[in-house]
Amino acid sequence: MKIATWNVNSLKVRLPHVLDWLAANRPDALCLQELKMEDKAFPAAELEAAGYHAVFNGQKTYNGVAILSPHVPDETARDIPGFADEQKRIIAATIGGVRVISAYFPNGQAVGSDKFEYKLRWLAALTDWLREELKTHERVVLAGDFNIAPEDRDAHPDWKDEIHVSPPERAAFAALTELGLADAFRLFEQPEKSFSWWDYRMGAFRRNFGLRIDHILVSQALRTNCRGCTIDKTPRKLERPSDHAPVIVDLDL
DNA sequence: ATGGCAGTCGCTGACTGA
Repeated sequence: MKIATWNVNSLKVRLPHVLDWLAANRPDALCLQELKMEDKAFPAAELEAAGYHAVFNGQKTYNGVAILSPHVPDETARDIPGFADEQKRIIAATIGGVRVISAYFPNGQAVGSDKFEYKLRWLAALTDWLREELKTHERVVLAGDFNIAPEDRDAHPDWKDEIHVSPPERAAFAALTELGLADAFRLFEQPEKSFSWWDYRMGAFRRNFGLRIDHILVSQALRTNCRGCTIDKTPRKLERPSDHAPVIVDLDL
């Protein structure tokens, strides 16, 4: 079973890339972030024609998440229960017995800003919710754009901003792993300077000036099922790419 | 020291992203 995550930075613009990537990789679940569209604009018909069902949680201009699957998603849920939020950042569904969560974590803009405070509040609410979710679901996959580079090796050495690498953000990431969720990427030997996002500016992709901020976390019960986890840089090389690359975990299920 | 790129909204550049 292959589960992937990809921040597409506008599904409207990136739909051709997504369709090509689905055809080439045939994941059992693809979690998308930054749809930047309302639900009524979601390209459900095009995806159905490609053999993929979709559940989605969108809004105008910003945010928006989805899960695509060739299997029929079950038990679909949206947003973090009890956390009042206009921003559409969470969708969950059960696929093949796995609780899959597509998450678009807040950016945070700058340490100390209002958006940063929102990011930390959101992270605390997510962690509280997942603690409960893990009581009722043994197999959980949390996949998405975390907007956190968990360790120094996950950020290019020249990264000069504090956002994405600050101690409070890293502590929040650690709190998620302390629930028993493992960073699937780090269960395996990986190349040095493995990143999932590169700025559009400054030739950042060419220079591999990036961050590893897109992650797939797996619950304790799934850890031994992980056969591999990789970042696919192929679509980042296309014309008009997303600034993020897909991350894929291969599960023995 | 700043902006550099891209997408959205919508018509003038502002806002956001990371």
